[in-house]
Amino acid sequence: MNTPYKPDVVEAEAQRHWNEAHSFEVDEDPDKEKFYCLTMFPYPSGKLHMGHVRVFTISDVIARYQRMQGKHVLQPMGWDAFGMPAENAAIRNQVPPAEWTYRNIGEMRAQMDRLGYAYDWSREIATCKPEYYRWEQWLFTKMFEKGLVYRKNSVVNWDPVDQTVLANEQVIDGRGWRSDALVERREIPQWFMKITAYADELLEELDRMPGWPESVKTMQRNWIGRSEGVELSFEVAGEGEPLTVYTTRPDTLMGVTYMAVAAEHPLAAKAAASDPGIAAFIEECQKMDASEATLETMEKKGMPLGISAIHPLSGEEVPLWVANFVLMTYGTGAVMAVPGHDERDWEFAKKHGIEIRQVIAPADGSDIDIQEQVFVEKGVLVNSGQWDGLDFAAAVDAIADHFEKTGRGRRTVNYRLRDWGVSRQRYWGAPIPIIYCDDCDAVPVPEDDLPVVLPEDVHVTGAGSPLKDMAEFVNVACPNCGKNARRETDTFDTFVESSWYFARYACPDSDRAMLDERAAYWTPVDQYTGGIEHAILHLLYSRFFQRVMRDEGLTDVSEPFTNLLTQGMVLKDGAKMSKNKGNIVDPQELIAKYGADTVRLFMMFAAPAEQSLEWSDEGVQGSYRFLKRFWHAVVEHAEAGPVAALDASALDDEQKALRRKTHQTIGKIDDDIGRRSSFNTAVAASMELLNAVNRFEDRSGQSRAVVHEALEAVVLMLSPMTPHICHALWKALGHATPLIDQRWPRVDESALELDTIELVVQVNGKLRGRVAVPADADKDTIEGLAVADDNVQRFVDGKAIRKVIVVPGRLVNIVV
RNA sequence: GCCGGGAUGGCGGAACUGGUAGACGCGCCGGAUUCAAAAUCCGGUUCUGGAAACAGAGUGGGGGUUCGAUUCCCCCUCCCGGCACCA
Repeated sequence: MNTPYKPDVVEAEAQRHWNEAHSFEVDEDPDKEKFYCLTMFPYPSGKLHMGHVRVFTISDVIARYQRMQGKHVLQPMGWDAFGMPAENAAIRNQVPPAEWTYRNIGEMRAQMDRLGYAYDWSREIATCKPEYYRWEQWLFTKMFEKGLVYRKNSVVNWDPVDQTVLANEQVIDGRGWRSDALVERREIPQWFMKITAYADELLEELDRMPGWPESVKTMQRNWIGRSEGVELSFEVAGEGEPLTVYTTRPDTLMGVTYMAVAAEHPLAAKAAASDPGIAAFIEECQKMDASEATLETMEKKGMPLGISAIHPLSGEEVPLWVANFVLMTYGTGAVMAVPGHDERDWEFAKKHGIEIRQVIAPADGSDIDIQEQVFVEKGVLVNSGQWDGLDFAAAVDAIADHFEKTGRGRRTVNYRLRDWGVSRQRYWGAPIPIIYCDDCDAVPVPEDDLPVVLPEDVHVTGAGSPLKDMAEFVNVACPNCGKNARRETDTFDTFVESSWYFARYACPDSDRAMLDERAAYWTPVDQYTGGIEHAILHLLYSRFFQRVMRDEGLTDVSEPFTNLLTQGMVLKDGAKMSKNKGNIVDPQELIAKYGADTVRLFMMFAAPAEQSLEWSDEGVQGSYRFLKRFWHAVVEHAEAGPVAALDASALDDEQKALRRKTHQTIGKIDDDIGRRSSFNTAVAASMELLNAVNRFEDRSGQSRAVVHEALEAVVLMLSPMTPHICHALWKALGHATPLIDQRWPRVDESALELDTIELVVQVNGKLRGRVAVPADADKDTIEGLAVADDNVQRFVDGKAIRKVIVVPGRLVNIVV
C-alpha cells in the first residue's frame, strides 16, 4: 500500500520550500525577459471571499506558467486600503478606520499565504500609508501647476437629516440609507482632474491594444463617446445672453419646436422668481439622486417658462421649457428639441401637445406619418426651405457653413466623457493637498511639506468628516503669504490610489520619487487580471494617470496594461455570493477540509475564466477525488522502482498511442494556457491524459518508460494550478531539483505522426458513417472509400450524386 | 433608458477559423469490493422509438444565408455587469 495523499502536509512542505528559497522575490535583471503579472488589488474587507480566490488563482496560474516559459516573473500584492466600509465599521463598532483596516489586512494576508500564491511580498503596498499617498498628493500639485486640475461646483447627494453627503450606493429609492430621508441634489465646490484633455489619445490608442478584450474596448469607446456636431446660439426674447446648445443633428434644425433648460439654469431661476408653480417644479427636480440611471429611467417632466427663443434660421419664436431630463452639469445645461426626429423629444411633445414637425424624409422615398411614428434615421431634408433635398452629410455641411459665416455657431467635437471629480467629503481617504487662504485662494501644499498626513486617531460619527473639527489639522499658515489659512478637509476618491499602484510596485520603497528607474524595467504590466465591473472607470482612470505620469517625465510608458483578462463572478444558486442572500461559501473552511490545491483546481476547472462560475460542493469533491487519483497513480508508479530510458523506435502500437496522447496534450495545454487563457479545458486535458495512463495496463519495459513520460508531463502541466501536490510528486518521481525551477515540457513532433486517420461521412449534411483512410490519401481515394461504406450506400443508392465535399482531415459530405 | 456580455443534457461546461453537438467533471443507474457503510474500482448515461443495428428530434424563441450553422446575418425574450460618490 502506498503513501496516502495528505494535502495539509504536502502544502506546508511546498510552502516552506518556497519561503526558504525566496522563490518569488525578484530583482531587475536586464539579461532576462521580464513578465509582470498583476491582479487588481483587493479592498481589505476582513475575509477572503470566493471571488478573491478565483481572481488570485487565475493570475497565479499565469504567473507560474510564464515562469516555466523561462520569463523573469513579478507578481506583487497589496491593499486598496481607503474607502467607505472602514468608516461604516467605525460608526458601528467604535473602532478607528485605520485600526480596523490594518487588522483586516493581517487576516487576509494569512488566508492568502495558505493558498500558496507566488507573490513577492517584499513589495507589499497599502494605499492608506503616507509613504504611498504622498506621491499622489505630489502628482496632484504638479497637475495643479499645469492646469490639469481645477475647482468647480458640482452635484452631490445630500441627506438633509444626517447632514451628510451620500454615495450613490447609499441612496435607496431616492432616500438616505440610514435616515430614510428624501435625498436632495446639492451643489458644492469640488476638485476635478482634466481627463478630457486626454480624451482623443485614450480613444485612439484603443485601436492599438490587441491584448484587451473587444468588449472592454467597445465599452470604453462608447464611454468616451466622441461625436462631431455643431454648437449654435439661439437668441432669447428679452435677454441679452443667447442660449447655446450642442447637436449632432443640425440637419433637423428646422424641426425645432421647443427648447429645454435644466432646473438649475439661470433662465429657469429667473422665471421661477415670478411664478410659484415653476419654483415648486424646480424644487421637485432637485429632490432626485444624481445618477444617470435614475435620470434616464424616471418619468420625463417639464413646464413652460413663458419665455421664447428665436429660431436662428426661421426667426420663429419657439417656447422655452424647464425639464428634469436636462442636467446643468452636462454640456451647456440647455438642449434644442426636435420631436419629429428624436425619440425622447417626440414622447415629450405628444404628452404636452407641442407641435411635431417633419423635416427629414426616408431616403428610399417611402411615406411616413410623423404624428404617429417618430423617425430618427438619417434621410433627406423636407420642409427646410433652401436646404430641401439635401442628404444628411450635405445638410450638416451647408448648415454648419451658414452658422460659421454668420458667427452664430461652429463645428465642434464633443465627448460624453466628463472630467473626473476627485473630491470626497469623507474622512478615510488621502487628504487633498490644498490650503485655502483669504488672500491667495487655493494654494497647493509645497513639495517639502508633503505628505499631508491623515490623522489616524479619530472618532467617526457618520455626520460629516471628523477632520473638520480637528483644529490642529485644519488651521495652517498659507504657504504663499504666511497668513492664517485653512486646510482642505475633503479627501481623494479612492480610484486615485488605484490609478497608479501598479507602477509603484516596481519601486515601493522609493522615497525620492514617485517612480524611479526600476519602473522602466518592470512596467507596463504584461498581464492584468480583474473583474469585468472595472471595465470602464478603474481601467480608464489608470490609463489617464499613466499618461499624466508620462508627461511628468516619470516613465516612457503610455498604456499601463498590455494584456487584460476580465474574470466572471462566483455565483451560488444563480446569484452573486453575499451576506444579504446568505449564500456565502467560506474559502477557509474548504481549504481546511480539502486543501488549497483542491480549491484552486476547482476554481480553474468549473468554468471559463471570463464567465461566471456556479459554485458546487459536489464539484469540489470531484476535484479532490481527481487529485487523490493523480497522487496514487504517480506514487504507485514511482514506488514500482527504476524506469528504463525511453526508446521511441522500439515502441509497439499501444505504446505509440499513449506517447502520441502525451505529446498532443502538451501542445494543447500549452496553447490553452498560453494563448487562450482557457484553464478549464487545460485541466480537462490533464484529466484525459491521466485517464489514458490509468487505462494502460502493460507495466513492463518500454511501457513503464512511456507511462513515466506521461506522468511527468501531467505533473509539470498541472503545477501552475495545483503547485503543492505537483511539488511533492515531482520529488517522488526522483528529481533532486525542485519543480518550481523546471521548464514547461516540449512537444516531440515525431510522436504525433499517424498512418491512418478516421473521416466522418455525411450524406446531405447528416452523419451516416465513418471511414479509415491513409493519412496521405488523395481526394478521389477518399471519395471512393466514403461512397463504399455500407450505411452510406443505404442513403446514396439509386440517387444521383450532385456534389462531394471533402474537408481534409475532417469529413466527406455527399450531396444527393 | 443607454452601453457591454450571456443562454448548449438532470447540473457545471466542451466543440478555438462555418465541418462528428455533448470532451472533462458532477449527479444518477448498474456491478465489484465489504458483515455493513464510507472510501475506492469497473460499466452505462441528450431525448423519443428499438433487444440491437439504426432512425427521428435537439444548442433560449422566430426568421435568413450555406452542401453544412452552437458558430455568420436580422428580429425577439430572459438573466448578468456598468452608468461617473460601492470597490
